[in-house]
Amino acid sequence: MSHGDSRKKILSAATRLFQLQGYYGTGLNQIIKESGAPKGSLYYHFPEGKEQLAIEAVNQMNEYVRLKITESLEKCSDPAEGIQSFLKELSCQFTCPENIEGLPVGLLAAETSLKSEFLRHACDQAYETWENAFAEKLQQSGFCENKAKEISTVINSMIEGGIILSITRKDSKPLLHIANLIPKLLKT
Amino acid sequence: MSHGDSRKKILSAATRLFQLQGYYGTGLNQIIKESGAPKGSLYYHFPEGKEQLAIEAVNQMNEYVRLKITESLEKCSDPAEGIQSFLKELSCQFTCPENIEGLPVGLLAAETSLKSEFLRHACDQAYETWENAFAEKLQQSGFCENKAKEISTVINSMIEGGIILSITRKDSKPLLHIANLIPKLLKT
DNA sequence: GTCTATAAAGTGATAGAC
DNA sequence: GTCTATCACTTTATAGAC
Repeated sequence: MSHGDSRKKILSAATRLFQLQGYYGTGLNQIIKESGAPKGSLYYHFPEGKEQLAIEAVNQMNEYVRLKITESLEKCSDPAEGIQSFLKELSCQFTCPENIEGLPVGLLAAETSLKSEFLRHACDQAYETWENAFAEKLQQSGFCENKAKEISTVINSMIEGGIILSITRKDSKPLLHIANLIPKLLKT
Repeated sequence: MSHGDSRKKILSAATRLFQLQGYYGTGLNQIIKESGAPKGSLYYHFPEGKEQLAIEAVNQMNEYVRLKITESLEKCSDPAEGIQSFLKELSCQFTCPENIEGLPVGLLAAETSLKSEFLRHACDQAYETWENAFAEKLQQSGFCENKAKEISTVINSMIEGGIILSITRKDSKPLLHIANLIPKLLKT
Protein backbone atom coordinates (compact mmCIF):
# COMPACT_ATOMS: atom_id res chain seq x y z
CA MET A 1 0.00 0.00 0.00
CA SER A 2 2.86 2.40 0.69
CA HIS A 3 4.47 4.52 -2.01
CA GLY A 4 7.25 2.51 -3.62
CA ASP A 5 5.55 -0.87 -3.51
CA SER A 6 3.87 -0.96 -6.90
CA ARG A 7 6.95 -1.45 -9.01
CA LYS A 8 8.14 -4.29 -6.83
CA LYS A 9 4.77 -5.99 -6.76
CA ILE A 10 4.36 -5.81 -10.52
CA LEU A 11 7.84 -7.17 -11.16
CA SER A 12 7.38 -9.93 -8.66
CA ALA A 13 4.07 -11.08 -10.17
CA ALA A 14 5.51 -10.84 -13.68
CA THR A 15 8.51 -12.93 -12.72
CA ARG A 16 6.30 -15.65 -11.33
CA LEU A 17 3.84 -15.72 -14.20
CA PHE A 18 6.43 -15.56 -16.97
CA GLN A 19 8.13 -18.59 -15.49
CA LEU A 20 4.96 -20.61 -15.23
CA GLN A 21 3.15 -19.58 -18.41
CA GLY A 22 5.79 -18.10 -20.66
CA TYR A 23 5.97 -14.73 -22.36
CA TYR A 24 3.10 -15.06 -24.79
CA GLY A 25 0.99 -17.06 -22.39
CA THR A 26 0.98 -14.22 -19.87
CA GLY A 27 -0.98 -11.03 -20.44
CA LEU A 28 -0.36 -7.66 -18.86
CA ASN A 29 -3.87 -7.67 -17.44
CA GLN A 30 -3.15 -10.86 -15.56
CA ILE A 31 0.07 -9.44 -14.18
CA ILE A 32 -1.65 -6.32 -12.92
CA LYS A 33 -4.49 -8.30 -11.44
CA GLU A 34 -2.24 -10.76 -9.61
CA SER A 35 0.16 -8.08 -8.41
CA GLY A 36 -2.59 -6.13 -6.76
CA ALA A 37 -0.91 -2.96 -7.99
CA PRO A 38 -2.96 -0.12 -9.46
CA LYS A 39 -3.60 -0.49 -13.17
CA GLY A 40 -2.36 2.89 -14.14
CA SER A 41 1.09 2.30 -12.76
CA LEU A 42 2.40 -0.33 -15.16
CA TYR A 43 3.54 1.97 -17.94
CA TYR A 44 4.70 4.53 -15.44
CA HIS A 45 7.18 2.09 -13.91
CA PHE A 46 7.92 0.17 -17.11
CA PRO A 47 7.68 2.70 -19.92
CA GLU A 48 8.94 0.25 -22.51
CA GLY A 49 6.16 -2.18 -21.74
CA LYS A 50 6.07 -5.94 -21.75
CA GLU A 51 9.52 -6.56 -23.14
CA GLN A 52 11.19 -4.40 -20.48
CA LEU A 53 9.17 -6.17 -17.82
CA ALA A 54 10.32 -9.57 -19.07
CA ILE A 55 13.95 -8.55 -19.26
CA GLU A 56 13.90 -7.26 -15.71
CA ALA A 57 12.13 -10.45 -14.65
CA VAL A 58 14.88 -12.56 -16.20
CA ASN A 59 17.55 -10.46 -14.52
CA GLN A 60 15.82 -11.01 -11.21
CA MET A 61 15.72 -14.77 -11.73
CA ASN A 62 19.36 -14.62 -12.72
CA GLU A 63 20.36 -13.15 -9.37
CA TYR A 64 17.91 -15.17 -7.31
CA VAL A 65 19.04 -18.51 -8.73
CA ARG A 66 22.72 -17.53 -8.57
CA LEU A 67 22.25 -16.93 -4.85
CA LYS A 68 20.54 -20.29 -4.36
CA ILE A 69 23.33 -22.07 -6.23
CA THR A 70 26.16 -20.47 -4.30
CA GLU A 71 24.36 -21.05 -1.01
CA SER A 72 24.10 -24.76 -1.76
CA LEU A 73 27.67 -25.03 -3.01
CA GLU A 74 29.15 -23.22 -0.02
CA LYS A 75 27.47 -25.60 2.39
CA CYS A 76 29.54 -28.54 1.10
CA SER A 77 33.21 -28.98 0.40
CA ASP A 78 32.47 -31.68 -2.17
CA PRO A 79 31.00 -30.10 -5.33
CA ALA A 80 28.87 -33.17 -6.10
CA GLU A 81 27.17 -32.88 -2.73
CA GLY A 82 26.62 -29.18 -3.24
CA ILE A 83 24.95 -29.67 -6.60
CA GLN A 84 22.81 -32.46 -5.21
CA SER A 85 21.74 -30.19 -2.38
CA PHE A 86 20.66 -27.53 -4.89
CA LEU A 87 18.70 -30.06 -6.93
CA LYS A 88 16.92 -31.42 -3.89
CA GLU A 89 15.86 -27.97 -2.82
CA LEU A 90 14.65 -27.26 -6.34
CA SER A 91 12.65 -30.48 -6.47
CA CYS A 92 10.75 -29.55 -3.31
CA GLN A 93 8.93 -26.83 -5.24
CA PHE A 94 7.09 -29.49 -7.21
CA THR A 95 5.27 -30.82 -4.20
CA CYS A 96 3.06 -27.71 -3.95
CA PRO A 97 2.52 -26.85 -7.61
CA GLU A 98 1.30 -23.30 -7.05
CA ASN A 99 4.15 -22.04 -4.92
CA ILE A 100 6.78 -22.37 -7.58
CA GLU A 101 9.32 -19.58 -7.50
CA GLY A 102 12.90 -19.24 -8.53
CA LEU A 103 12.55 -21.60 -11.46
CA PRO A 104 15.09 -21.06 -14.19
CA VAL A 105 14.30 -19.26 -17.41
CA GLY A 106 14.02 -22.07 -19.94
CA LEU A 107 10.50 -21.35 -21.07
CA LEU A 108 11.08 -17.67 -21.74
CA ALA A 109 14.40 -18.44 -23.36
CA ALA A 110 13.02 -20.93 -25.84
CA GLU A 111 9.97 -18.86 -26.71
CA THR A 112 11.56 -15.55 -27.33
CA SER A 113 15.12 -16.18 -28.41
CA LEU A 114 14.00 -16.13 -32.03
CA LYS A 115 11.82 -13.04 -31.62
CA SER A 116 13.56 -10.61 -29.27
CA GLU A 117 17.30 -10.25 -29.27
CA PHE A 118 17.24 -8.29 -26.00
CA LEU A 119 15.36 -11.01 -24.16
CA ARG A 120 17.54 -13.71 -25.67
CA HIS A 121 20.58 -11.87 -24.40
CA ALA A 122 19.17 -11.58 -20.89
CA CYS A 123 18.50 -15.33 -20.80
CA ASP A 124 21.93 -16.06 -22.21
CA GLN A 125 23.52 -13.99 -19.46
CA ALA A 126 21.55 -15.84 -16.82
CA TYR A 127 22.83 -19.18 -18.08
CA GLU A 128 26.36 -17.83 -18.11
CA THR A 129 26.05 -16.61 -14.54
CA TRP A 130 24.91 -20.00 -13.28
CA GLU A 131 27.49 -21.84 -15.36
CA ASN A 132 30.23 -19.71 -13.83
CA ALA A 133 28.95 -20.43 -10.34
CA PHE A 134 29.20 -24.17 -10.94
CA ALA A 135 32.48 -23.94 -12.84
CA GLU A 136 34.20 -21.95 -10.13
CA LYS A 137 33.41 -24.62 -7.57
CA LEU A 138 34.62 -27.37 -9.89
CA GLN A 139 37.89 -25.59 -10.53
CA GLN A 140 38.46 -25.24 -6.82
CA SER A 141 38.19 -29.00 -6.50
CA GLY A 142 40.80 -29.64 -9.18
CA PHE A 143 39.14 -29.53 -12.61
CA CYS A 144 40.87 -27.54 -15.30
CA GLU A 145 38.98 -24.51 -16.62
CA ASN A 146 37.80 -26.11 -19.87
CA LYS A 147 36.57 -29.29 -18.25
CA ALA A 148 34.87 -27.33 -15.48
CA LYS A 149 32.99 -25.21 -18.00
CA GLU A 150 31.98 -28.18 -20.10
CA ILE A 151 30.57 -30.04 -17.12
CA SER A 152 28.79 -26.91 -15.93
CA THR A 153 27.07 -26.48 -19.26
CA VAL A 154 25.84 -30.04 -19.03
CA ILE A 155 24.63 -29.50 -15.48
CA ASN A 156 22.73 -26.41 -16.58
CA SER A 157 21.11 -28.44 -19.36
CA MET A 158 20.13 -31.21 -17.00
CA ILE A 159 18.53 -28.78 -14.61
CA GLU A 160 16.52 -26.97 -17.28
CA GLY A 161 15.40 -30.22 -18.83
CA GLY A 162 14.69 -31.81 -15.47
CA ILE A 163 12.43 -28.93 -14.55
CA ILE A 164 10.45 -29.32 -17.75
CA LEU A 165 10.06 -33.05 -17.27
CA SER A 166 9.07 -32.60 -13.64
CA ILE A 167 6.42 -30.05 -14.57
CA THR A 168 5.07 -32.20 -17.38
CA ARG A 169 4.96 -35.36 -15.31
CA LYS A 170 3.72 -33.55 -12.20
CA ASP A 171 6.42 -35.42 -10.36
CA SER A 172 9.75 -34.40 -8.89
CA LYS A 173 11.43 -37.71 -9.72
CA PRO A 174 13.25 -36.48 -12.84
CA LEU A 175 15.09 -33.85 -10.77
CA LEU A 176 15.88 -36.39 -8.07
CA HIS A 177 17.22 -38.91 -10.58
CA ILE A 178 19.49 -36.21 -11.91
CA ALA A 179 20.76 -35.58 -8.40
CA ASN A 180 21.53 -39.28 -8.04
CA LEU A 181 23.70 -39.34 -11.13
CA ILE A 182 25.72 -36.20 -10.40
CA PRO A 183 28.58 -38.01 -8.61
CA LYS A 184 29.11 -40.25 -11.64
CA LEU A 185 29.37 -37.18 -13.83
CA LEU A 186 32.12 -35.69 -11.66
CA LYS A 187 34.24 -38.84 -11.36
CA THR A 188 37.74 -38.24 -12.68
CA MET B 1 -2.65 -28.92 -54.64
CA SER B 2 -4.34 -32.31 -54.78
CA HIS B 3 -7.31 -33.26 -52.62
CA GLY B 4 -5.99 -34.65 -49.34
CA ASP B 5 -3.02 -32.38 -48.96
CA SER B 6 -4.45 -29.59 -46.86
CA ARG B 7 -4.71 -31.48 -43.62
CA LYS B 8 -1.14 -32.68 -43.90
CA LYS B 9 0.20 -29.28 -44.82
CA ILE B 10 -1.55 -27.57 -41.92
CA LEU B 11 -0.39 -30.15 -39.41
CA SER B 12 3.15 -30.00 -40.70
CA ALA B 13 3.34 -26.21 -40.48
CA ALA B 14 1.74 -26.28 -37.03
CA THR B 15 4.22 -28.85 -35.78
CA ARG B 16 7.14 -26.74 -36.93
CA LEU B 17 5.83 -23.45 -35.57
CA PHE B 18 4.70 -24.80 -32.21
CA GLN B 19 8.16 -26.17 -31.64
CA LEU B 20 9.89 -22.92 -32.49
CA GLN B 21 7.51 -20.38 -30.99
CA GLY B 22 5.39 -22.30 -28.53
CA TYR B 23 1.65 -22.62 -28.21
CA TYR B 24 0.73 -19.07 -27.33
CA GLY B 25 3.40 -17.56 -29.53
CA THR B 26 1.89 -19.16 -32.62
CA GLY B 27 -1.37 -17.95 -34.12
CA LEU B 28 -3.70 -19.88 -36.36
CA ASN B 29 -3.31 -17.21 -39.03
CA GLN B 30 0.42 -17.79 -39.16
CA ILE B 31 -0.07 -21.53 -39.43
CA ILE B 32 -2.49 -21.16 -42.34
CA LYS B 33 -0.25 -18.67 -44.07
CA GLU B 34 2.89 -20.79 -43.75
CA SER B 35 1.13 -24.01 -44.67
CA GLY B 36 -0.15 -22.58 -47.92
CA ALA B 37 -3.42 -24.40 -47.30
CA PRO B 38 -6.73 -22.69 -47.96
CA LYS B 39 -7.98 -20.62 -45.05
CA GLY B 40 -11.38 -22.20 -44.89
CA SER B 41 -10.05 -25.67 -44.34
CA LEU B 42 -8.60 -25.40 -40.85
CA TYR B 43 -11.77 -25.90 -38.87
CA TYR B 44 -12.97 -28.47 -41.37
CA HIS B 45 -9.98 -30.70 -40.70
CA PHE B 46 -9.52 -29.75 -37.05
CA PRO B 47 -13.00 -29.07 -35.71
CA GLU B 48 -11.80 -28.70 -32.14
CA GLY B 49 -9.46 -25.91 -33.12
CA LYS B 50 -6.06 -24.98 -31.82
CA GLU B 51 -5.87 -27.45 -28.96
CA GLN B 52 -6.59 -30.41 -31.23
CA LEU B 53 -4.01 -29.15 -33.67
CA ALA B 54 -1.38 -28.93 -30.93
CA ILE B 55 -2.16 -32.40 -29.58
CA GLU B 56 -1.81 -33.94 -33.03
CA ALA B 57 1.40 -31.98 -33.54
CA VAL B 58 2.83 -33.40 -30.32
CA ASN B 59 1.82 -36.92 -31.33
CA GLN B 60 3.59 -36.43 -34.62
CA MET B 61 6.79 -35.26 -32.90
CA ASN B 62 6.47 -38.22 -30.57
CA GLU B 63 6.62 -40.68 -33.45
CA TYR B 64 9.16 -38.74 -35.49
CA VAL B 65 11.65 -38.46 -32.63
CA ARG B 66 11.09 -42.06 -31.56
CA LEU B 67 12.09 -43.12 -35.06
CA LYS B 68 15.22 -40.95 -34.99
CA ILE B 69 16.22 -42.37 -31.63
CA THR B 70 15.79 -46.02 -32.61
CA GLU B 71 17.59 -45.44 -35.90
CA SER B 72 20.60 -44.06 -34.05
CA LEU B 73 20.55 -46.77 -31.40
CA GLU B 74 20.29 -49.61 -33.91
CA LYS B 75 23.35 -48.40 -35.79
CA CYS B 76 25.59 -49.10 -32.80
CA SER B 77 25.94 -52.06 -30.49
CA ASP B 78 27.23 -49.83 -27.70
CA PRO B 79 24.37 -47.73 -26.26
CA ALA B 80 26.67 -44.82 -25.43
CA GLU B 81 27.73 -44.56 -29.05
CA GLY B 82 24.13 -44.76 -30.20
CA ILE B 83 23.04 -41.92 -27.92
CA GLN B 84 26.01 -39.84 -28.99
CA SER B 85 25.08 -40.40 -32.60
CA PHE B 86 21.55 -39.17 -31.93
CA LEU B 87 22.83 -36.07 -30.15
CA LYS B 88 25.23 -35.22 -32.94
CA GLU B 89 22.50 -35.46 -35.53
CA LEU B 90 20.29 -33.28 -33.36
CA SER B 91 23.01 -30.68 -32.95
CA CYS B 92 23.36 -30.31 -36.72
CA GLN B 93 19.97 -28.62 -36.84
CA PHE B 94 21.41 -25.62 -35.04
CA THR B 95 23.76 -24.72 -37.81
CA CYS B 96 20.91 -23.52 -40.07
CA PRO B 97 18.55 -21.96 -37.54
CA GLU B 98 15.49 -21.87 -39.80
CA ASN B 99 15.48 -25.52 -40.82
CA ILE B 100 14.84 -26.87 -37.37
CA GLU B 101 12.54 -29.84 -37.38
CA GLY B 102 12.01 -32.79 -35.13
CA LEU B 103 12.88 -30.86 -32.01
CA PRO B 104 11.40 -32.31 -28.85
CA VAL B 105 8.36 -30.87 -27.17
CA GLY B 106 9.80 -29.05 -24.17
CA LEU B 107 8.45 -25.63 -24.99
CA LEU B 108 4.87 -26.77 -25.51
CA ALA B 109 5.10 -28.99 -22.48
CA ALA B 110 6.22 -26.27 -20.13
CA GLU B 111 3.78 -23.68 -21.44
CA THR B 112 0.62 -25.68 -21.42
CA SER B 113 0.97 -28.37 -18.78
CA LEU B 114 -0.68 -26.07 -16.26
CA LYS B 115 -3.43 -24.96 -18.63
CA SER B 116 -4.53 -27.95 -20.72
CA GLU B 117 -4.62 -31.40 -19.23
CA PHE B 118 -5.01 -32.98 -22.69
CA LEU B 119 -1.90 -31.32 -24.05
CA ARG B 120 0.05 -32.10 -20.91
CA HIS B 121 -0.89 -35.73 -21.31
CA ALA B 122 0.25 -35.81 -24.95
CA CYS B 123 3.65 -34.36 -23.97
CA ASP B 124 3.92 -36.77 -21.07
CA GLN B 125 3.33 -39.69 -23.42
CA ALA B 126 5.99 -38.44 -25.80
CA TYR B 127 8.56 -38.35 -23.01
CA GLU B 128 7.55 -41.84 -21.97
CA THR B 129 7.95 -43.14 -25.52
CA TRP B 130 11.47 -41.77 -25.82
CA GLU B 131 12.42 -42.91 -22.35
CA ASN B 132 11.33 -46.44 -23.22
CA ALA B 133 13.38 -46.37 -26.41
CA PHE B 134 16.52 -45.51 -24.48
CA ALA B 135 15.72 -47.82 -21.59
CA GLU B 136 15.19 -50.84 -23.82
CA LYS B 137 18.63 -50.41 -25.32
CA LEU B 138 20.21 -50.01 -21.90
CA GLN B 139 18.55 -53.16 -20.61
CA GLN B 140 19.86 -55.10 -23.59
CA SER B 141 23.37 -54.07 -22.62
CA GLY B 142 22.97 -55.33 -19.06
CA PHE B 143 21.33 -52.62 -16.95
CA CYS B 144 18.48 -53.69 -14.70
CA GLU B 145 15.08 -52.21 -15.47
CA ASN B 146 15.06 -49.60 -12.72
CA LYS B 147 18.53 -48.32 -13.45
CA ALA B 148 17.83 -48.24 -17.17
CA LYS B 149 14.71 -46.15 -16.64
CA GLU B 150 16.44 -43.78 -14.25
CA ILE B 151 19.28 -43.14 -16.65
CA SER B 152 16.85 -42.70 -19.53
CA THR B 153 14.93 -40.05 -17.62
CA VAL B 154 18.17 -38.18 -17.06
CA ILE B 155 19.11 -38.48 -20.73
CA ASN B 156 15.72 -37.09 -21.72
CA SER B 157 16.27 -34.17 -19.37
CA MET B 158 19.71 -33.47 -20.75
CA ILE B 159 18.42 -33.46 -24.30
CA GLU B 160 15.52 -31.11 -23.58
CA GLY B 161 17.71 -28.77 -21.58
CA GLY B 162 20.52 -28.96 -24.12
CA ILE B 163 18.17 -27.92 -26.87
CA ILE B 164 17.02 -24.89 -24.91
CA LEU B 165 20.58 -23.85 -24.13
CA SER B 166 21.65 -24.36 -27.72
CA ILE B 167 18.78 -22.22 -28.99
CA THR B 168 19.44 -19.49 -26.46
CA ARG B 169 23.18 -19.40 -27.09
CA LYS B 170 22.77 -19.80 -30.84
CA ASP B 171 25.42 -22.47 -30.57
CA SER B 172 25.31 -26.25 -30.74
CA LYS B 173 28.07 -26.71 -28.16
CA PRO B 174 25.77 -27.52 -25.23
CA LEU B 175 24.40 -30.53 -27.12
CA LEU B 176 27.89 -31.62 -28.12
CA HIS B 177 29.18 -31.32 -24.55
CA ILE B 178 26.33 -33.54 -23.46
CA ALA B 179 27.33 -36.09 -26.08
CA ASN B 180 30.89 -36.06 -24.71
CA LEU B 181 29.77 -36.89 -21.21
CA ILE B 182 27.37 -39.71 -22.09
CA PRO B 183 29.95 -42.51 -21.71
CA LYS B 184 30.75 -41.38 -18.17
CA LEU B 185 27.06 -41.56 -17.33
CA LEU B 186 26.82 -45.17 -18.51
CA LYS B 187 29.92 -46.45 -16.73
CA THR B 188 29.07 -49.24 -14.33
C1' DG C 1 -13.74 -28.86 -49.14
C1' DT C 2 -13.22 -24.31 -49.31
C1' DC C 3 -14.77 -19.47 -49.25
C1' DT C 4 -15.85 -14.83 -47.05
C1' DA C 5 -17.42 -12.26 -43.52
C1' DT C 6 -17.73 -11.48 -38.99
C1' DA C 7 -18.42 -12.13 -34.22
C1' DA C 8 -16.59 -11.74 -29.46
C1' DA C 9 -12.97 -11.29 -26.66
C1' DG C 10 -8.42 -10.24 -25.62
C1' DT C 11 -3.87 -8.00 -26.54
C1' DG C 12 -0.24 -4.25 -25.83
C1' DA C 13 -0.11 0.45 -25.74
C1' DT C 14 -1.35 5.63 -25.39
C1' DA C 15 -3.63 10.14 -24.00
C1' DG C 16 -5.10 13.18 -20.85
C1' DA C 17 -7.48 14.15 -16.44
C1' DC C 18 -6.63 14.09 -11.54
C1' DG D 1 1.67 8.09 -9.18
C1' DT D 2 -2.48 6.60 -10.47
C1' DC D 3 -6.97 6.78 -12.98
C1' DT D 4 -10.17 5.94 -16.88
C1' DA D 5 -11.09 5.59 -21.40
C1' DT D 6 -9.89 4.16 -25.58
C1' DC D 7 -7.05 2.94 -29.69
C1' DA D 8 -5.52 -0.25 -33.12
C1' DC D 9 -4.71 -4.71 -33.63
C1' DT D 10 -4.86 -9.73 -33.19
C1' DT D 11 -6.77 -13.71 -31.50
C1' DT D 12 -9.89 -17.98 -31.75
C1' DA D 13 -13.96 -19.39 -33.50
C1' DT D 14 -18.50 -19.56 -36.07
C1' DA D 15 -22.15 -18.94 -39.81
C1' DG D 16 -23.66 -19.49 -44.11
C1' DA D 17 -22.77 -19.23 -49.17
C1' DC D 18 -20.61 -21.80 -52.88
